[in-house]
Amino acid sequence: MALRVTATSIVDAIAIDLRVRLLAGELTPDVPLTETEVATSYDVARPTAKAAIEKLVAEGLLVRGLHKTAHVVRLGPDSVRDIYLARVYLESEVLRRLARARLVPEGAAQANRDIAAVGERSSMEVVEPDMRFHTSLIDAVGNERTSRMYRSLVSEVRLCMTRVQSLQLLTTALIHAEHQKLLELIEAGDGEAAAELLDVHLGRARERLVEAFGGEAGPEADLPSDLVPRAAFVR
Amino acid sequence: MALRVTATSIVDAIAIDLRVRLLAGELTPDVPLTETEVATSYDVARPTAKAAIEKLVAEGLLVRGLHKTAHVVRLGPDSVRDIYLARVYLESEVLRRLARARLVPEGAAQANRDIAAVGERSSMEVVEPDMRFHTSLIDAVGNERTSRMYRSLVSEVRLCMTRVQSLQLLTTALIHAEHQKLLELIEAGDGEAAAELLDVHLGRARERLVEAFGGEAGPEADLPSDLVPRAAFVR
DNA sequence: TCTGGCTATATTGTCTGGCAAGATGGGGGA
DNA sequence: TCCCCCATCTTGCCAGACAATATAGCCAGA
Repeated sequence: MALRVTATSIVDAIAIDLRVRLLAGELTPDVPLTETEVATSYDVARPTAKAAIEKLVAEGLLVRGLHKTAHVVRLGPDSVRDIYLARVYLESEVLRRLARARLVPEGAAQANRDIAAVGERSSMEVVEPDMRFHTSLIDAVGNERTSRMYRSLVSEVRLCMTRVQSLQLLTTALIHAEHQKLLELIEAGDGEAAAELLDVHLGRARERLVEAFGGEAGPEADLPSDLVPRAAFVR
Repeated sequence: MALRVTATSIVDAIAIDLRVRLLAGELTPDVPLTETEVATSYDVARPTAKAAIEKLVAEGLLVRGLHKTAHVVRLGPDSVRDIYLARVYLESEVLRRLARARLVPEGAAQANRDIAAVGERSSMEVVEPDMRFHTSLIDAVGNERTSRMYRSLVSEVRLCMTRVQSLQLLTTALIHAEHQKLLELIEAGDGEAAAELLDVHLGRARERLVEAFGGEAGPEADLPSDLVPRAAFVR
């Protein structure tokens, strides 16, 4: 196995830093992010700043049109639903596969222990181990592209979170308990039940978040009618 | 609903053209794709060509390291498996949801009729309606991000196909019959059976393709052991 | 008051030219 | 034979510039 190191260009470095600041909530959709502004603040030439911005545009974290100034993507209630449903689509099938192999990822178990350790004191500190729990499950199937796709969704979720800093979404205890139940169902080989529980688990978080974004609350997850017939016969 | 039009910059236009030529098999991993070469052939400045190349790198169709010349991504047997498994993960869950809603997308039915119309005369002509069948299923759930992710996978599949032009992968009749069965299972609301059939359907195509890429044939799809335990406990 | 068009400014798209740094391959010296 | 150095190619990044476009503000006219 060859040792792997990575060299990062200036463009990459700026893109990374912008991404961090973006996910930390330091950059908001309201403030325009001009090329010259980025260029001067990092003391680089404009084309360099431009390239960094376009990297983030390609990732979907920034948006911009032709001749328009880039800004952080503005996520609405519909986007939040879209993101969370995409998560469920990916993750529930992964749960079925893990259950079929009765494969409980150690990383996920550890992440859930970390969630318990956080306790109820901070609702935002639980985000990191929570995300780690879910990505551990995804990574456990060892599919590179699936992991990549999920990670991109996680980025968007974290972007949503920056907008609801203070909001108490769910109690830590509930999160921990449901995660534990998920792991147990995997170990028992009951993928169907695991998928259903995930639907409830993420569905509740989704609707809570949608509400926080000013959207009208959809069906609570107990009846899983996420398919809108309207979208059925379109190409 | 605002009317939507799109303006394309020169960079985008070049990226689009390169993508078409790439998926048509005109560009191969063997020939290096230098910036100046692209610049001169399209009669644009080097930065413009560079930007177009980096767009395709971001899409995963081209690869390049720092200070290295870009070239078409070289897909090996492992990549083929990775791509097809990712497809299955996404699509089988979509099938379950469609079955739950007993929602048979008209686009998919039409695509399968087109497959039947092609007949056995050309094994490559069936690729387009085949892809259309699967993307119609995905699009039917109306999830923007899921559709985007699947489309990216389809691009890679088509990239694989350029390397096995002459190979007879599967008979058109078999493809058509299994697609038909999938639609029937959706209509019957049997998502579990639909997911299993998809596993077999794509699994067979996958192993046939892996073989064509010089990989050793994995387990034929009748026993779905796609999870390698080795990848289980990694983070 | 409102509408329409004009203008000024800000910003981006693209080009030219250039230099430095890294990668690559070949030839000369040990 | 092996290793090191160098020429060459290619990319990373820069400076400066001009054109095209979006945006806002202003002014004149209805």
